[in-house]
Formats: sequence, C-alpha cells, structure tokens
Amino acid sequence: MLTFSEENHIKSIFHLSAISEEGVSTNSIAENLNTKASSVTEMLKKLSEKRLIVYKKYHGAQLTELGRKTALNIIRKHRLWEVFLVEKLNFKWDEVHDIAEQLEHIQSEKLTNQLDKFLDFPTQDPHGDPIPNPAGFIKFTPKLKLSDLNIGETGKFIGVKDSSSTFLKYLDKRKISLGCHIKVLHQEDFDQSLHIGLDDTNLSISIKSASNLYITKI
Amino acid sequence: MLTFSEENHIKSIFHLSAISEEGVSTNSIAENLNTKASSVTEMLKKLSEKRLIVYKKYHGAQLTELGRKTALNIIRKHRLWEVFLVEKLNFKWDEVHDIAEQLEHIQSEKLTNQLDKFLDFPTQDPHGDPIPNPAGFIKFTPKLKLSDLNIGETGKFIGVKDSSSTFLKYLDKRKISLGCHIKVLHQEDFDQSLHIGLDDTNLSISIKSASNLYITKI
DNA sequence: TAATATTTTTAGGTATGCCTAAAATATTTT
DNA sequence: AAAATATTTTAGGCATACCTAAAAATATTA
Repeated sequence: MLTFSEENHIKSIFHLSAISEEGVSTNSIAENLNTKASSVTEMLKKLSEKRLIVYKKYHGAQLTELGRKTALNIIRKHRLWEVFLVEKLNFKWDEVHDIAEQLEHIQSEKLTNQLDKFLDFPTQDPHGDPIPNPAGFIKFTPKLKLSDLNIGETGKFIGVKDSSSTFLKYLDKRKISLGCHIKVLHQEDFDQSLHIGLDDTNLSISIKSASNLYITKI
Repeated sequence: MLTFSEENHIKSIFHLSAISEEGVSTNSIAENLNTKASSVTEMLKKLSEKRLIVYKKYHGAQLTELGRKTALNIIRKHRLWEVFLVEKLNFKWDEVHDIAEQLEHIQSEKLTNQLDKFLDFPTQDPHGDPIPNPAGFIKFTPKLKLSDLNIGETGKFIGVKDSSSTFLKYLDKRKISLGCHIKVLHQEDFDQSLHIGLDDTNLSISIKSASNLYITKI
C-alpha cells in the first residue's frame, strides 16, 4: 500500500520519463509536483527501497517494471474517472482534472474494473490520451493534430498542445471550443493555412495554430 | 479544508451523538475509530478551535451547527457513492462500505450534486439509511423491520439489526439473502411467528427473527 | 583543466497524527 | 465522604512529508 505522496511521485516520474530515456532529475520532479528538491530526494530513497525505482545519487530516477505497472494503474484510474465525469456526469473537459487527481488514489481493483465495464471499456480519455488495460498495457497512439488531417476529413477538438492564455483567447474569439467538430476544407498553397468548417461557419487558421490543436478523427 | 482524520472524527461524533444527548465520550470515539483516547483528545482540541465541536475537558464533545452540517455532507457523499456502487457497478450490499469510506472524502460539491442527479436523487442508501439533501437536511425515517409489516405486504430485505454470525448462518440456511423480496402471508396467534413467502417457497420464522430484519416496503 | 555555476544531497527544523505511560479528574462503591 | 476504579488528559516519542540553508557533487565555460 502506497501513500498518496508516493503514488504522486511515481506518476510524476512516469510522465517525465516519456520525455527522455535518461533518469528523471530530482529538480524536474520537484517542479512537477510543486515541492522542493530536498523533499524529492527523501522520497526517491523510499521508493528505491520499495523497488519501485532505480535511484543512483546525483543521477536521477528510473521506474522499475513494478514501478511502471504501478504508474500505469494510477493513470488507468485517472483516465477512467475522467471518462466517467464527462460522459456520465456531464462535466466539461477542463473541469475534470482536479477531481480525477483525487479519485485516482481510491484503492479497489474491483471498483476500477467495474467502472471500466460500466463505461464500456473506453480506450481514450476525454483529452484523447490512451487508457491502459488492467494488465498495464498501453497502446501508444501519437496524438493527432488538426494539421495531420487530410482535406475533407473531420476531427473532434479534444485539447491544445500549447495552452498559453493568448492562444486560448484566440480560440475563444473564433468560437473554437472543446468538443466541436472541425472539417478541413482546403489548404492554401502559399502559407499552408487551412480553411476549416466549424458548425455552419467557415474560417481560416494558420498552420501554426492548426498544429496546436489536438483532435480525434471522426 | 479538513483532513481525512478530522472528517472521520466529525463523522464518528455525529454517529455516536445519535445514541445519547450528552457529549460524546473520548473513549467511545477512540473505540469507534480504532485509535487511542489520547489521540482523540488532541483531535478534539483541534476541532474545537475550528468551531466544529464544543469541547469541555473531561466532558466529551458535541457538534456545533457547522460540525453537524459537515458531518451530514460527508454522510451524504458516503451514501450516494454506495447507491452508485450497487445500482450502477453491480456491487453487493456488503462490499461497498470500505470503498465508500474512501470516496466520501473526495472534495467537489459539483461532483456530489451531479452524482445525486445521475442516480435520480435517491432518498435511501442500499442499507435503507436516509441520504441528506445538499442543505444537510435529513429525513429521519425509523428503520422498518419485517415484523412491522401488515399481513399481505411485501418488503425488500436490506439489512440486519443483530449481525451475530449465528443469525447470519440462520439466514443463509433459509436462503434469506440481501435484496430478496419477502411477503408476509400470515401470523400465528399463539407465538406471533410469521409465515412468509420468499421467491417460490414459503417458510415460517419467529417474531424475534422477524424483528431483526430491516426491510423497505415495496 | 581550473574556476564558476548548477544541481543534488545532507542536516536540522516544523506540523500532523499516531503511540505508551504517567498524572489528573470524574465516577462508583463501600 | 473516603477509597477504589474508570476515564481522560498530559508529557514525551515516533514516522511521514514537508521546509530552509549549507555542503557536496556534477556540469559548464573560460
């Protein structure tokens, strides 16, 4: 049985591992968890004793197979709860994270599996991230961007890559909101900008903006 | 924001208050929470400072109005989650308590209210206990026993008063299991024993046993 | 490669929530 | 009402999970 803090550290190391193959640095974990490097060092020693990570002083942490399984189980729970909140309780995409952060720590394998069944075994969470199966297997599917679609295809807007407030305001102004359906109508040759159909209106967005929008094909 | 431990103490005091009008004793709380009297004393001081209880040294604790509201909110969450687990995730009555003990601490008013709506505003949990409304109002309905039914009425078996293993074995042998429907067919004059209909079989049980079975009318 | 800068660890401190044992208070019995 | 018993509080410890500041190790750069 792990504490909330231990679980959060494991999860953090998992997410940060995706970025580089190297050990995950103490500072990056501290930053990710809004805590201090010295606190992380203590925790790394503990997790190492519990065989969840391999830790060498001054050289960061790497998850063991056990640690990876543990992380994926937490992520599985997090994402299943997010699906539940959005699909069953009518939450919006951007409201679910904090609640799922709490729910992901609930301990009951049966609960997780029954929830999975109740939701009809979803493969993605509301942000388009894959949901690990009970064995901790995760299907790695690179996130699709709007700019990856071919002319004529339609996508559902599920997230942003760069979430700077300037960009979010840009989206607001153009009424591009989460969950809306976007059809790629045409691409300009000279600047690669895209003409897109959104509800009943057409508009044009730069290739830079288009590659900042995550979508799922529909 | 209260810690899990603070919430558990508040809940414990609420449940123990139902028994007597007096202040709830340190020892009874300790026993209820599987902890020690000295730990409870510390906590009572803290809860008193937070205006959740009135605490006088050596004379136990009583909830303030704020404390009562707090307790009822936790109980509301606990019971709503129990309904969710039984009705939506197919848990059995006796499997839900430990999970609900965890879920009752999740902080999100919106979550609680959306869950309430999703479950179609249930008024009772799977054990027949009433669910407080968002304002902390609880409809006190004395638990019905099988012996309270009139001849011809049918009840759903939702719990036992005395849960001694001899009694549970007695129920097992007679195939009286949680959730089953029991119709009162006839009462013997000389010993008040009841003839009851259970699925396709009839059987006879003593008035003592009948007043040990909690039911809801259906 | 030596000096400097950055990162990480260690050392020592705090709050929470638990514990045991001893002291203080309340209750019951004689 | 005094003695015996039971309950409750205080005092002092322990583990977790945080913190700051100083020391140690690593990385960078001149």
